[in-house]
Amino acid sequence: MLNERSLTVHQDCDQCPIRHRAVCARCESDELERLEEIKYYRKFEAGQMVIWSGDKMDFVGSVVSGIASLTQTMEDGRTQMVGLLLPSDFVGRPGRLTAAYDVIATTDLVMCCFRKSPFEEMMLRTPHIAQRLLEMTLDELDAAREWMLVLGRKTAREKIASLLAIIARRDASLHMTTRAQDGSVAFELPLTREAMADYLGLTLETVSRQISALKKDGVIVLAGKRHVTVPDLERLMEEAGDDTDGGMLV
Amino acid sequence: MLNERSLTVHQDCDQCPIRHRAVCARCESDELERLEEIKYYRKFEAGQMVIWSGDKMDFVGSVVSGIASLTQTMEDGRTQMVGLLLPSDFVGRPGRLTAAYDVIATTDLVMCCFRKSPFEEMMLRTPHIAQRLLEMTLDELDAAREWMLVLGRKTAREKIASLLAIIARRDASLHMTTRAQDGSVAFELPLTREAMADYLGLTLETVSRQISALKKDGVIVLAGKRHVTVPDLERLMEEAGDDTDGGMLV
DNA sequence: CGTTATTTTGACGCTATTCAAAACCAGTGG
DNA sequence: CCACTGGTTTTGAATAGCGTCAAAATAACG
Repeated sequence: MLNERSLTVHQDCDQCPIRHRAVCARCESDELERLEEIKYYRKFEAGQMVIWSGDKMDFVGSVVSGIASLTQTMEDGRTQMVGLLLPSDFVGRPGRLTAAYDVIATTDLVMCCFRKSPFEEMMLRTPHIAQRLLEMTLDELDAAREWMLVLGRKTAREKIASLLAIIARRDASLHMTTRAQDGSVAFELPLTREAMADYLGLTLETVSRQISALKKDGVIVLAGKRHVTVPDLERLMEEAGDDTDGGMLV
Repeated sequence: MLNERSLTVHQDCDQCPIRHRAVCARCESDELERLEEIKYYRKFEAGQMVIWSGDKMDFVGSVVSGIASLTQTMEDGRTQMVGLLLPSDFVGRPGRLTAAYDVIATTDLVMCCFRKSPFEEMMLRTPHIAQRLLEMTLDELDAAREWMLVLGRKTAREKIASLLAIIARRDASLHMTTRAQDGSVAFELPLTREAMADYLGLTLETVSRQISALKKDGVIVLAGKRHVTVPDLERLMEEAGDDTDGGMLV
């Protein structure tokens, strides 16, 4: 089901926005050249399915721009988001035939794809790729485990605060975003209430209620439904139940 | 705080019970020899702390026998287990200075340790180690994500059933365990009710109640508090809310 | 046999879910 | 410009499920 918009022209790795963070981050120029031979871009519109759980995976790749989600679904329809894929994040698992999760484009999405078997071959010959992938996978594992604490032990209010804090932090690190001199942070919510609920293990009604509560209590300020301003990030982190006095992850 | 029992004699890798599954699984004999130079064994008693979150990590290693748990704790004492470390599982994260989680010996535990910086050095020169570690980390990531569904979306009863199913499956794969001809499976629970609660994001009272309920409904049979018999594994999987018709993870 | 840890059971309360309806919003076409 | 549509979000009321507190029962241990 490729429409015209799902294919894009070849683009140079040098000017790639995720050049220094993606799986190719450690590659030398000659290694990049070989990667360029097997890479191609694909575009997806918001809501589109990128990969179906159980399907054969014929490519792996990196998120270039936009957001995708990894979700798991039970027979009766309950769904849990198990990962949020941001620019530079890697999709797919070398060494496995079929996809374990649904991958859905949450926003409009551009991916840099590699056909799977050439990529796997190249990984064997190119330690720089395997090393970087290991590093990224370890980071993802940490993120997944951090999220297990959120899912297992936090209240609905803390869950919402945790999600907002994560988005705020990431947004701040990515593009030196709207961070006013008074220390307030502002960002656009990339997720619907339902997507937030699926990420947090809540219902969308509870998400809505808790956002309203945080707003009433002045922890956040809303402009429209999606634009969030956090006057005091420390306050938000406290609400999230996180160690406010500096994380120890060095 | 090393007591005498925490150190053990050097032992040959050839006869190691986790030789084919641990981080060293792909090593050639010459690579093993170099590993043997930097390895040493440590024993821990049930309940002992192996690593404290935030502490400097000066070693990494593999679980040889016994069970350890990775847990995260909030300031107010709420705790969530984020990983169950079984024989052959890897502990520690190359490339990071301090530990992100508490590691606790759930049962008596033997670990095969490597001093961290020699191991990191060796990883750079030995693709076989890095490759295997990547593979193991990807598996752990999958396990963590599977667990996110359990924590986020399953009921207390389903959570208990899921845990029992996991232990049963693993026990069956490890040592061709007590699997009677009628298809029933039996195993020893390696966790206290409290540890189960910490893993499942429940209270120990709820764990106890749900185990009683599963017992009353004939899904499991208890001999003592810890010895579990599962007459019908399919039935247990249904109770866990899992796809009973064969998982698609190939 | 007493002491302590672990587990079970009960009664009650609270949080989050469920079901339902209304408000809001963006887009489309008359 | 307005009415109509479908999707998203908010709000309300009632309920269920799990947590909390308390106490008893059981097992482990010296």
